[in-house]
Amino acid sequence: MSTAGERAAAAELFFALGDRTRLSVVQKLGAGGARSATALSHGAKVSRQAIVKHLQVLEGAGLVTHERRGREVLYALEPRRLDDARAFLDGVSAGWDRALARLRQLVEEPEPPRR
Amino acid sequence: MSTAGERAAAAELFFALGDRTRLSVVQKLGAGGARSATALSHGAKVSRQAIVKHLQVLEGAGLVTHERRGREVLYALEPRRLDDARAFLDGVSAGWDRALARLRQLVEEPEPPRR
DNA sequence: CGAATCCGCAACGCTATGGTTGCACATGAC
DNA sequence: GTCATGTGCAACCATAGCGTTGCGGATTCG
Repeated sequence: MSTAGERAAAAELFFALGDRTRLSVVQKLGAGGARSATALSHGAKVSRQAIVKHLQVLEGAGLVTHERRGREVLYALEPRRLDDARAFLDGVSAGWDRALARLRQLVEEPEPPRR
Repeated sequence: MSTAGERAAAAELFFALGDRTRLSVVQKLGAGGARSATALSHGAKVSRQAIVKHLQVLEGAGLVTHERRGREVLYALEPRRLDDARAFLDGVSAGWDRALARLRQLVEEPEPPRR
């Protein structure tokens, strides 16, 4: 089977990415390196606590790790999980391409081998 | 700016993918070509109506299109949107790589140009 | 025609999600 | 020591998400 809890993991991944605020956080972390929750909340339209919750969701999905640094906590992107997401999409696309190829075969072969 | 409503679109995309049932539908459509809602609901653990709602979400995100075919409605995958999702992930990864490169630069250059 | 499918709409319930606020606890700066 | 900053915990609220059921309207098949 190509999919059991594997799909659940992917769903969690995409779910974590499926929110404007969280996507914004991911982009900031991707572009600027590790930062604290309060730092991330400065540009944002929501409170620090909201950002913290989002960071926890992202960490739950494995997209982010945290590290205590003195009195502040730095969050950093985990780019390998992004690769996982891409791999999943690649899988679906590949399946689609194969399906198309099969269709084309059927069309371009007017006389399938009889008996 | 690299991101305004562009991020919102990406969020909608990922949101649509961020659900087990919907991911399952996407995989089925990807692997087997176009199918009707009822056909899709046969293997699933939820009702046909649930599947229909999910298909509407997927269509709202541009991941799926529908076409009336006699008395049934066929849903098909729109793989270009998958590419969009991948492009977004690529962008974040690229930013991260640049950030790492900058860090390395700073480390490997013990004496930054004084004055 | 009648029967069997398949779709579309609407009402409803439950839970999770995203967000807020308030306050107590560490830790670093002065 | 004192003050400022940053974090952590908890309660709470509103709404959107996911799922169900029930029923009426098309459309194909016999």
